[in-house]
Amino acid sequence: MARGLSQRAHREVLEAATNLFAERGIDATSMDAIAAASGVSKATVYKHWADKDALCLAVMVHVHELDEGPPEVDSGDLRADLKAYLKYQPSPKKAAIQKRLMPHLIAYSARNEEFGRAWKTRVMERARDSLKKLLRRGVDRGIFPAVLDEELGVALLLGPMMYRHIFGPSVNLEWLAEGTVESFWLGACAARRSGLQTENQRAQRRAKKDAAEVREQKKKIS
Amino acid sequence: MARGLSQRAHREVLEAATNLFAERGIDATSMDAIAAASGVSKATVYKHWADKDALCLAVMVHVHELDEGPPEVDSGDLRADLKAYLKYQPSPKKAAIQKRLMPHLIAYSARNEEFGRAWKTRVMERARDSLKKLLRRGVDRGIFPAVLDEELGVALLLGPMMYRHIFGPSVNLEWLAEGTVESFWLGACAARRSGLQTENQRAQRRAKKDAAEVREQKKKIS
DNA sequence: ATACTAAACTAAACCGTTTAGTATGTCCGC
DNA sequence: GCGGACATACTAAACGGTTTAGTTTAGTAT
Repeated sequence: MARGLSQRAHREVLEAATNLFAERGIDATSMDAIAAASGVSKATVYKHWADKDALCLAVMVHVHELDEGPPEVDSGDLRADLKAYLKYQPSPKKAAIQKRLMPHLIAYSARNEEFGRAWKTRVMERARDSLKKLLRRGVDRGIFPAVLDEELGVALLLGPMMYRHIFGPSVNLEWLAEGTVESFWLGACAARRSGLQTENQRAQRRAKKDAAEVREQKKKIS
Repeated sequence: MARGLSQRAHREVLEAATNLFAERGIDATSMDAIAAASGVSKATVYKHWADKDALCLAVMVHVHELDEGPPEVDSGDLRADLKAYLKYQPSPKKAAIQKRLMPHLIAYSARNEEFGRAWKTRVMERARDSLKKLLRRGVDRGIFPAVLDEELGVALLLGPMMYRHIFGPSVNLEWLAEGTVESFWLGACAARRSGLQTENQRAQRRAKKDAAEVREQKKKIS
C-alpha cells in the first residue's frame, strides 16, 4: 500500500468551503473557487468527495461538530440552567459563521430533500434532546406538570430564539432568553397548578388506549 | 404612440416565476425556464425587467401583496383571537407557495443585504403590528400585566410558529398554536399576579426617566 | 410605431474528468 | 537498518459538455 488521503488537504478544503458557503451562499460558490481558496487542486477535492453535494454535507457535519453544544450542567437551579442553555453561543467567531451559514443551509435543505432530512435530524435532534432532558428534569422534580408535552416545550423555548436568529438580531439575546424561560416557567407552573392537559396529550392518551385495545384484540385472536 | 407593455405578459411572468422559485429555488430557476413556463418570450421578459434581480424583487413584492394577512377580529375572547391569529393560513394553495418560498427568501435576504432589510421589515412588521395590537388589547383589559413587553410577547408567540415552519412541519399547526397561546396566557397571567417586571422593561423605564431628565435640563437652559 | 415571438447567438460560468507530471509514503530485498 | 521499487496522492492545466444571463435579429401582430 501507499499513502493515505492527506489530512491537511481535507481540513483545508472544509475550512475554505465553510467560509465561502457562509459568505456567498452554497449555489454561488463553485468548486473551482473552493479549490482555489483552499490551495488544494480541484482533482484532489474530487478525490476526497464524490461531488458537490457530498462536500456540502461534509461541511455541514464539520460545522456542526465544531459546535460542541451547550454544556449540560445541573446546578440545581433548573431555571438558570434553561436560561444558560438558550443563551449559549459557541464562540465569537464560530457563532458568526454559523449565523451566516444557517440561511443557506435552510434554503439548500428546502431544495435537496435528502440533505434536508439529514441536516435537520443531525443538527436539531441534539438541541431537542438536550432540551427535552432539561424538561424531564423539571417534571421529575415536580416543578412542571407531569403531562408537560416535550415537543411543545421545545418549540416554546427554541422558537423565540430562532425567531431572533433570523429576524431580529436587534433584540438582545440574553434578555430574550431570560424572558422566554421566565414566561415558559410561569406558564408551566400555572399549568401544573390547574392540572392542565393539552390537546396533544389527550390525543396521545387516546392513541395509547387504542393501541392497547388493538393488542388486546390480537391476543384474543392468537 | 403605440401599444403599452402587456399587462397579461407581466402578470403571467410573475405567476410563473413565483411558482418556479417556490418549487426549485431562485438560483436553480433560469430565465429561460420562467419564459417558457409563462408562455412569454425571453426578450419580452427583459423588456419588463432589467435583470433577474429586478424580477426577483418584483416576485417578492407580488407574493407579499397576495397575502392579505390574518383578519383582525375581536370576538371578545382574546385567547381565541390569539389562537386564530397564529393558526391563520392564507389559503390552501397560497400557503403552500409561501411556505416553499420562505426558505429561499431567507437565503436570498442573507446574500442581498438591502433586499433583506426591506423584506424583513415589510413582511415582519405587519405580523408584529397585528400581534402587538392584540397584546395591547389584553393589557387594556387587565388580562395581561401592564408591564408586558410587546417585543418579547411577539417573539414568544411567533417564534414557535416559525420553528414549526422551518423544522417541524410534522407538528400539527393547530395544536402548536393552541399550546403556544395557552402557555403564553398562563405565563402572562401569572406574571400579572406576581407583578413581574422584565429586564427590558426596567431598562426602558430607566431610559424614559433619563430622557425626562434631559428634557428637564434643556428646559432650564432655554 | 412598437410590443410581441421565435430562435439563434455570445460570452462566461459551472461541474466533473482527464492527462501529464511530481511528490511522498510503504514495502521488500539486502 | 537501508535503498531502491512501487503505488498512489498530489498539482496544474486543460477540456467537454451543459447551463446560464442577457442580446440580437428577423418577422408578426396590434
